[in-house]
Amino acid sequence: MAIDKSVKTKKILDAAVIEIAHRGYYNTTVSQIARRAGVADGTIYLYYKNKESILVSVFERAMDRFISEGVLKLKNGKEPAEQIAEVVALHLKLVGEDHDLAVILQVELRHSIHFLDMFSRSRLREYFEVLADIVTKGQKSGAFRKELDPLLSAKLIFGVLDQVATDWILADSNSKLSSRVDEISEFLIAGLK
Amino acid sequence: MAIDKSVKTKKILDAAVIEIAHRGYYNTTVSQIARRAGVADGTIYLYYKNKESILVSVFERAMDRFISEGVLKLKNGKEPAEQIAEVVALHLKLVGEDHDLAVILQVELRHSIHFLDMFSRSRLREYFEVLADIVTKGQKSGAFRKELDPLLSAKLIFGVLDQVATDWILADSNSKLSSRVDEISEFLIAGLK
Amino acid sequence: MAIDKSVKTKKILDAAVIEIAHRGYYNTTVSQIARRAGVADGTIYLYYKNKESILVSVFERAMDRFISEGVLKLKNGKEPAEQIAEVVALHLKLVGEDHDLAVILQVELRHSIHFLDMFSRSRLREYFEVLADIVTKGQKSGAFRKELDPLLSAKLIFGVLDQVATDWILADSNSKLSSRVDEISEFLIAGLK
Amino acid sequence: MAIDKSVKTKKILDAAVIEIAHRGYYNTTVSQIARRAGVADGTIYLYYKNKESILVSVFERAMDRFISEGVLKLKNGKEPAEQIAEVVALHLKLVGEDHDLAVILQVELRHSIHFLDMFSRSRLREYFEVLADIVTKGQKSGAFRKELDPLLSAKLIFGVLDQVATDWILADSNSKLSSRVDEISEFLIAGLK
DNA sequence: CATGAATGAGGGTTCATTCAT
DNA sequence: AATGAATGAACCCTCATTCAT
Repeated sequence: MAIDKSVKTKKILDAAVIEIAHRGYYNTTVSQIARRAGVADGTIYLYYKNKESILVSVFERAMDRFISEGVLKLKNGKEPAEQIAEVVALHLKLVGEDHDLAVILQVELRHSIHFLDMFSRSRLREYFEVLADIVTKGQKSGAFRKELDPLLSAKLIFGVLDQVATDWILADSNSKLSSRVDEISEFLIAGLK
Repeated sequence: MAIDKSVKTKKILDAAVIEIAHRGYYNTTVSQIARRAGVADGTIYLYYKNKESILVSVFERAMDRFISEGVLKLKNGKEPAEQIAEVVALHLKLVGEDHDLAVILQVELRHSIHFLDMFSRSRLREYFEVLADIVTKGQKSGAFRKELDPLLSAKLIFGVLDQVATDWILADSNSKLSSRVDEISEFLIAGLK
Repeated sequence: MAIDKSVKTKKILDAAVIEIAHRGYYNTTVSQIARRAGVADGTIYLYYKNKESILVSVFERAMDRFISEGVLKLKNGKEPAEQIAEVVALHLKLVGEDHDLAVILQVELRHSIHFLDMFSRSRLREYFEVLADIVTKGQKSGAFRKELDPLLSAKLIFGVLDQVATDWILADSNSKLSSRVDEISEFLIAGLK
Repeated sequence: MAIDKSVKTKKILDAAVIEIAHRGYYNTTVSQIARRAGVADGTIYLYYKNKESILVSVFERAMDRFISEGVLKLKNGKEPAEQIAEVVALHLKLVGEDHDLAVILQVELRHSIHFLDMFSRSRLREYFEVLADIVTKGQKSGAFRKELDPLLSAKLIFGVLDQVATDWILADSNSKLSSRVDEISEFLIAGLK
C-alpha cells in the first residue's frame, strides 16, 4: 500500500516533470500529466491537493536530487580551490544529465519562486550555505581574499553556474556542457583569490 | 493623433508592466491591465494585437531602456577593468531603480524566452557582445588573461549580475542594491585577470 | 444635399451588397462595409439606423431592381406561354448578370426572411402575383389547365427558377445560366398545359 | 457508456435543432443549446469540437433522416410517373412532420452551404441522383420526353418541392402541406411528358 | 456632416476540480 | 482506490454602436 502510493506518486511526478519542462507550467494541463502518467484525471487528486502542489513537489524533488545526491559529497577534506572545481563540475554534470530537470530548475523554479508561495526557497539557501562554507574555509586557510562576504560569494558562484546552465538550455544545444568546466573553475577561483 | 496613440500605448504598457510584475503574465488578465490603464477592455485591442503581443512589447521596451539608455555609455576609451566596474554599476543601478522592470527582466523574460517564440533573445545577445568586446580589449591590452573565451566571459559576468539582481528581487528587499557594486566588480576583475 | 445624401446612401449600399454577398450578413462587419464604401464607421449610422437596416435596404433595392426593371416589361399582350418563356429568360438573365445580387437574393434573403422581421416579403408576393396573372390569363384563353391554382402555379414556377439560380450560385460556375432557358421554359409550359 | 455517449449526443443535437430553427445559427449561443439540452456549457465540448461542428451534425442527421429513411423506399419497380408522385408525397410529408427540421433544411442549410466549407452538399447530390434516375427510367420507357437532361429535371423537381416547403415554413402556417400533393405531382408529371 | 477612437456587453472555449459509479 | 464525465467560472477577444471633436 505504502509502496503503491509512492510508486504512483512517482509516476505522476515523472510525468509532470516532462510535461512542464516541455510546455511550461501554465501551458500544461492536469489531463496531460494524467495521460502521460497513465492514470485518470481524478486520480491525480488522490495524490496531490491541486495542480500547484504538483509543481511544488516537482521542485522539491528536483532540489533534493540536486542537493543530497550531489553536494553532500563535498563534505570531505579537500582544498577549497579544489572543492570549487568539484562543485562546478558537479553542478553542471547534474544539470547536463537531465535536460527536463534543468529546465524545471532554471526556468520554472525561478519563475514560480517569485509568484507562488515561497516553499523551496529554503532549499536554495542550503545550497548557498554549502558554497559559503567552502569560501569561509578558503578565507581561513588564506587561499581566498578575506574582503568578500562568503554568502555573497556563494551567490556569485551560483550565478555563474546558473547562467551557464540557462545558456545551455536556451541554446537547445545538445552540446557539451562539461567542456567548459575548467575555464569556469579558473575564473571563479581567480575571482576569489 | 500620433501623439495620442503613443501616449495611450505607453499608458497600457506601463499598466502591463505593473500588473505582470506583480502577478506574472499568466495570472494577469487583459481586464486588469485595462483597468489599471484606465481604458476599456476593447481599447487594448486597438493598440495590441493580443495579450501576448503586450508581453512582447513589454520585453522590447525593457531591453531597449536597458541597452540603449545604458550600455552605449560604455563606448568610451576607459580602461577595461574600469569599464567592467562601470557595467556592474550601471546594470545594478538600472535594475535597482525600477523594481517592476527588474521583475519583468529577471523573471518573466527568462521564463518566456524559453516557451514563447524567441523574439528579444537577440537583444540579449547584443548585450553579451558589448561585454565580450570589453573582455577582448582587456585581453589585447594585457589586462586580462587570454585563455578565457570572451563570449563565455561575457556570460559569466552577466550571470553574476543577473544573480545579484534576482536575489535582490526575490528578497523583496528594498535594500541597497548598489552597496555591493565594489565587491562584485573586484570579484569579476580578479576572475578575468 | 439631397443628391449628396442619396449618393452616399448608394455607395454604402453597393459596398454592403459586395461584402454581404461574399461573406454573409453575420460575417460582415460594419467596418468592412464602411471601408469599402470609403467612409468612416460612424458615417454609416448617419444613413442607416443600424446594421440590420442596411440589410433591409439591400433587400429592398434588390427586389426593386428585380421587379420594376424586369417584370413590368411583361405588361404586354403576348401569349401566356410566350410570356412564361420571357419570365424565365428575364429572371435568369437578371440573376446571371449580377452574381452578388443573386447571392443576396437566393441565400441571404431567404435566410433573413425567416428570422428578421418580415419586410420585403410583400415584394416577393408582388412577383408571385405577376406570375399568377399570366397563369390566370392562360387558363382563360384555354392555353393552360384550369385545375391548377394560379398562385400555387406561380410559386412552382418561382421554385424552379429559384432552384436553377441557386444551383448556379452554389456551383461557383461562371457557366452559362442562359443556356438552359429553353429547356426550362418547355418544362414549365408543359407542366401548365 | 457507449450508449450514454450517443444518448447525450442526441440530446444536444435535439436541443440544437430547436434553438437553431427558432433563432438561426448565428443568433443561437452555445449556452442556449446547453441549457435546453440540460447540460453545462462545457459538456457540449465533450461531444462536439466547436459550435460549427454542431451545425454540421445537425445537417448531417437531417439529411440522413431525409434520404435514408425516405428515398430508399423508391427502389421498387413502380411506374416512373407513380414514383414522381411518391417522391412528392414523401418529401412533403417528411418536411411537414417536423417543422424545426424543415427550417434547418430549407433555411439554414441553404445558407450555410454557401458560406461554410461545403460538407453535406454531397448528400444533396445523392438526392438529386435518385430523382434523376427516375427521370432516366421514364425516358427509357417512353413515359417522359427525351429532350430533358435528367439531372436538370431532378433539380427542377427539387426546386418545386423546396419552394413549396419553404413557402409553408415562411407562412408559419400549421396548414396542410399534404393537401397540395396531387396538384404538384400533376404539374411535374405533365412537365416531364 | 463626418470622423474614428473608445466602449463594454456578450460569445466561444478551456480546464482545474468534483463526485457518482 | 480509481475512474472520467460533468461542471461552470473565468478568460480572451470581437464588434455594433456612440459621441467628442
